[in-house]
Formats: sequence, C-alpha cells, structure tokens
Amino acid sequence: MASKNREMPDPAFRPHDHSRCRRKVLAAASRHARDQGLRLTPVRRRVLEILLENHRAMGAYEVLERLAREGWGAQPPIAYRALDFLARHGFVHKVRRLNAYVACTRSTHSDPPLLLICRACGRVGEAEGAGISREIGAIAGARGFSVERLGVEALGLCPACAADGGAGA
Amino acid sequence: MASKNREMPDPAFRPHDHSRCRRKVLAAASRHARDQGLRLTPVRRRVLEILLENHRAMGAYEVLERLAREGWGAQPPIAYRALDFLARHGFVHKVRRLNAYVACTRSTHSDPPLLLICRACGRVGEAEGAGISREIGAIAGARGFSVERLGVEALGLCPACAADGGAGA
DNA sequence: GTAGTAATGTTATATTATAACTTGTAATAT
DNA sequence: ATATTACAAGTTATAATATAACATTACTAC
Repeated sequence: MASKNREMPDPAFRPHDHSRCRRKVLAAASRHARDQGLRLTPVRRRVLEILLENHRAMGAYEVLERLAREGWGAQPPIAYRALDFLARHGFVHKVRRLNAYVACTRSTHSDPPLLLICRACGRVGEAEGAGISREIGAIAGARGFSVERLGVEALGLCPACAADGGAGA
Repeated sequence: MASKNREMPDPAFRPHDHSRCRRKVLAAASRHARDQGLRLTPVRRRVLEILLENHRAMGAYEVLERLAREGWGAQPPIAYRALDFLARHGFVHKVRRLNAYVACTRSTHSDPPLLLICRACGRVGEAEGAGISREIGAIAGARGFSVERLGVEALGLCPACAADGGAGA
C-alpha cells in the first residue's frame, strides 16, 4: 500500500506528478460513469479535463471561454449544463464561496468533502468529510432537522502559502 | 435560567413569540454595536430589522426593494453595503447556497454557525458550530491548512416540513 | 426505421454583485 | 465654532453569474 490517505496532506497543496494525478482521476471518472450508466459525453469529459489541469477552481465563464476556443458552443448553458451534470454526480464540486468549480480528486464520489480553499494561491484541497457529515447530521437531527445536502468550505492558507507569510502565492 | 439552548430545537422552526424574538435580537445587536464601537446607522439597522421580520433568508435585491419603498436609496450598493457591514460583524449570515442573507439570532456573534436551510419552507435555523469548527480546524490543521473562515450549510427539511411529507411548507 | 428520450445549440434575459465617483454626515482637533 | 478628516450614503454604470425557453441533433429501445 503506497499511500494511506487518511493522514496525508492533500496533494493539491504539494508538488506532485500532476499529469499522473489527472490521468488517474479521469480514468476513475470514466469507470464510475460506465458503472453507473452515466453519459460522460465529449463536452462533459472535456470540461472535467479542463478543471483537472490544476487544483484551482474555475468559474463557469472561464470554462466556457476554453470550450469556445476549442470549437464548442460559446453560450453559457454549454458550460453550465456540463458543470451541473458533473457536480450532480460528484465529478466536480461547486465552491460556493468562489462561485466556481473544482474537479473532485478523491476516489469516492459519494459523501461531500470538506473543501479547503487557499485564499492566497487559489488552490482547493479536499479532506474527507464523512466524520464531520455524520456529526453535523447528528446535531441537526437532535433539532429535528434532516440533512439532505451538506456543504463545508474552509477559507484559509495552504501549507505553502502559510510558509510564504500569507501574503502571496 | 429560563432557557438552556444547547438541546433546544432552533426557534426558527417552531412557533414562537416572534415580535419578542425580534426585539431581543435587535436590542442585543444595539448593545453589541455600542460596545464594539460599530456604527449601526439607520439603514443598517433597518436592514437588520427587515431580515428579522422572519426566519427566512432574503436576497439583496429583495431587501433593496423594501428600502426603496421606504424612501431609502434604490441602487444595489445601498443594500449590499448594509448587508456587507452586517455580515462582517456577525449580525447577519450570508447563505451562500441561496445567495441570500439571514439575520443572526444567536446570542454570540463570534463563531460561525451551522446553518440549517429548509428546502421546503425556506426558513433558516442556526445551530452552534463551535464543536464542529474546532474539529474541522483540527482536520485541516493536520494537513497543514490553517482555517480562517468557515462556512457550514446544511440543506434539508425542518421538523415541520418533514412532518408534512417534505412536499410543501 | 420510428418513437421516445436525453443532450446540445442558440437566443434572450434574469439575477447577483461591484467599481468608481459624488454628496452628505458625523467625529475630532484646533 | 469651524476646519479637517474619515466614514457613510447616494448615484451611475457595468460586470459577473445564472437560467428560461425553444430548436436541433444524437442516442436508445423497440
């Protein structure tokens, strides 16, 4: 077992072999789509690839611009529909604080992650949120509230930027 | 001690003496502003009052419309500036999932709450998030990420709407 | 191959938010 | 009291984000 993710810092914040990282996620996504009977069509796949180019979140219009330059439709719904599909099925996460989208790089597309947003470099990491989710569910449940969807976003400084003094990336 | 809030369901989801609820919060806000040297000016106070009319979140333009009808400026910055001020100082919370604002009804304006958003009736409750915040801080910290701001939003059904079968309010 | 369904393309517009500058108001120092 | 300063409110304009509605194309099941 080469990696035991539980106590590893998120790769998003460390130098790593990103082209491998990207390929792995994409392959996993393809498999997941096939298994679930989801249609990971060319645009959708391309949007995922674009988001996977780095660990930053991109706005819908930024994605759209890329698509347009590559010959896809140039109207907002093109990007929004692909992003909505990807988000609905857990391939990407919507970062509400940024009105932007980031590719999910975790192995599971099920439970919602804890998003770690670096305010200096803009990179977004994901921590497993299962424990937190359970706990929040319990707190809410004690108040009679049943949680259906959960979003947890932390804004702060990633290790690298904290080392830089928090000023820049 | 009349109420021990820790294991009480949020009043937002139960019938209660709302005019008392509202007055209490407003009085506490005034006190807080005075103590902190914050200028709770007429527009700002009025915006807080408007949000306090019920436990739902309102969009900035909805607030603006109210202000305009009451003779205040009718341009977006009027509303946004008041809302930004109130949010910066914890008098209201921005509900990112809704792009809307809800008055904070907790006694403390310090730590970030866990927002409970009912998808059926639109009411928003707040649970104390201190424990959760600590835990998230720990998880992030273990990855070298230092959390500065945290947002936790749960979408689901409040007790009343769950009893209704989740269809309406 | 036809019918039904889902995805894409396109036009138009709605919604949310901010920049930049002007005018007013309140606190502070003299 | 009045000049100075700083902050708040008003105004104009526009930027950024998102969706509705409908036409066309592609895939799927029969």
